[in-house]
This record gives sequence, C-alpha cells and structure tokens, in this order.
Amino acid sequence: MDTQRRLKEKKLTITPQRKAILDFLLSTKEHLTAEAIYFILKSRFPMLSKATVYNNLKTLAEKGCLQALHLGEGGVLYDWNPNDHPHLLCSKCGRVIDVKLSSPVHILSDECKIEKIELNLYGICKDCLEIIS
Amino acid sequence: MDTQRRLKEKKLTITPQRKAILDFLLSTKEHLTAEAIYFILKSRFPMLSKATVYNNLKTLAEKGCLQALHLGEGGVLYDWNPNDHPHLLCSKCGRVIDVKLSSPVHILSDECKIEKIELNLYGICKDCLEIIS
DNA sequence: ATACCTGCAAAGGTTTTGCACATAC
DNA sequence: GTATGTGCAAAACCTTTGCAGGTAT
Repeated sequence: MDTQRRLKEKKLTITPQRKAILDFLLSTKEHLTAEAIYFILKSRFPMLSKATVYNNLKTLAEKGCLQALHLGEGGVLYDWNPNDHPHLLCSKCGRVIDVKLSSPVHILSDECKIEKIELNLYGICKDCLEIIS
Repeated sequence: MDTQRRLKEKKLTITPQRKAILDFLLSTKEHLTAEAIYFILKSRFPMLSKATVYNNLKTLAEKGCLQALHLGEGGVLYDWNPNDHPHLLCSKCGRVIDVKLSSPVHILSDECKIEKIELNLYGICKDCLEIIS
C-alpha cells in the first residue's frame, strides 16, 4: 500500500486510475512514455482513458510522486523514482536505464540557485557492451 | 566565415539557408526553438520555409554542427555550441542559459560507455536572484 | 455537498513527409 | 549530371482541453 501513502502525503485524492498508474510504474521500474503506460494499462482496465493517463502523469510528476525525464527525441518518460539520479539512453537498445556512477558528483554554482539536477548520459549500456564483446 | 568551415568539416553542402541558420545562432548565442528561429529568419528571408528550418536544425545537430537541448516542457532548443556544457532553465524568467559550475564535474561509470553528457539544472538564474533580493 | 476526477472527442501545437522544382558540387 | 536541398501543403504525432456525468472525502 505504498502508493496510497504517496498520494496522501501529497494531498492528492486517491482514485483507482491513479493507483493503477502508480502501482504499475512502481512494479516495472522501467522508464516509459505516457503512450506506453496507457497501452499496457488499457489491457487491464479497458475503460481507462488516454487523457486520464496523460493528465495524471503530469499531476503526479508536478507533485513529486514520480519524475518526468526529458532526454533524447522520444518525448517525456516517467520514472517511479522522484529523486534526482543519473540516466543513460543506450544507443544500441534504445532503453533509458539508471546508472551508478563511479564516484558521487557534486554540482555547485555561485551563479544560480539550483533546485533540481537532471544528469542525462548517452552511450552504450552494460548489457549491450557485453553482447558486442 | 566560420560557418562555412563548420559545414565543410562535417561534409554538409553549403546552402544560403543553412548558412543563415548557423550564422544567426552563432550571433545570438541564445537557446531557441525551431519555431523562434524560423520566425526571426523569416523576416530577413521571406522565402524561407518552416520545413527547411526544422530539417536543417535536425541535420546540423545530428552532424555535430550545433546541439539540441532537451530540458523542460518547452520542446527542443538549439544551441550554437555543440560541446557538452551545463544549462539552467530558470523558473522565473523561463530562459535557458549556460552556467559556470564552481568546480569541474567528473562523470565516470564502469557500468556503461558514456559518449555524451547532458547536465540540465532547474532553478533560478543570477539575474532573477538579483531582482528578488 | 462540493470539489475533484473520468472518459470521450475535438482541438491545439509541434515536427515530419511527399513531391515537383531548384541548387550545390 | 547527380545527389542533395528547398518550399509548400498535408499528414502524422503528441498532449491538452471542454464538457457532461461520476466519484472521493
């Protein structure tokens, strides 16, 4: 029942659609477009509307229940994890995955006030590197 | 004549439209959408087509003559500088500007091969901070 | 009771495409 | 001379909005 808590904490009303969206993202942990999320959930909840998916993902991201990612040309992706962390877009398999960096990064600037950091890497993921070698 | 060299180096044919787009971006150094670039250039070259601007910006970014930025909801922005460098999207004025970090960042991962690094910051820019205080 | 959410379809905005003509090399 | 680029309009795509009815608290 983690999803219920997430929603309550942010003072969002709990609806079956919202729960379904959050539950699904929490369970897959993949980074997906609104379209993909809609397509998959539609098969489980045939009544589900595309607009509801789009609107909820936007709301959930704005309230910090999840995170919107902007990397590459593929449109917005949604990530169950609302906290800043690096992502890699693999040019071989096209997936967006979480990456662990060898050492923590400290980003500071005296020119501006930083509220959020998006670190997008482009390259080749572990799995694809192993296939090549 | 720097634009000519940029195009030749990447083996792109030189057309007046391409030169105009590159010249303009080099001169303003701002980060603009295809739409904004089209709007401004249209006043100088009334024959210019919107599709030509979109197609050329895409080609030029792919070949590394300039850089496409993906941050925030505002669609793709183009940057005359094709090299990786941090950007800030200011939540007050809405501009995307270059930022200088207090110390250089070293990003390394043994999980993947990194080819390009996009560092997008969200917060408040210098100018807006001064206005507030 | 009321504020908020849903589904649907339509609208809105952005980017790409097809094609005939023109241009660069 | 050939491959590539251009302008135009249409198409494709993605996301938001308006509205009438329904649901959560």
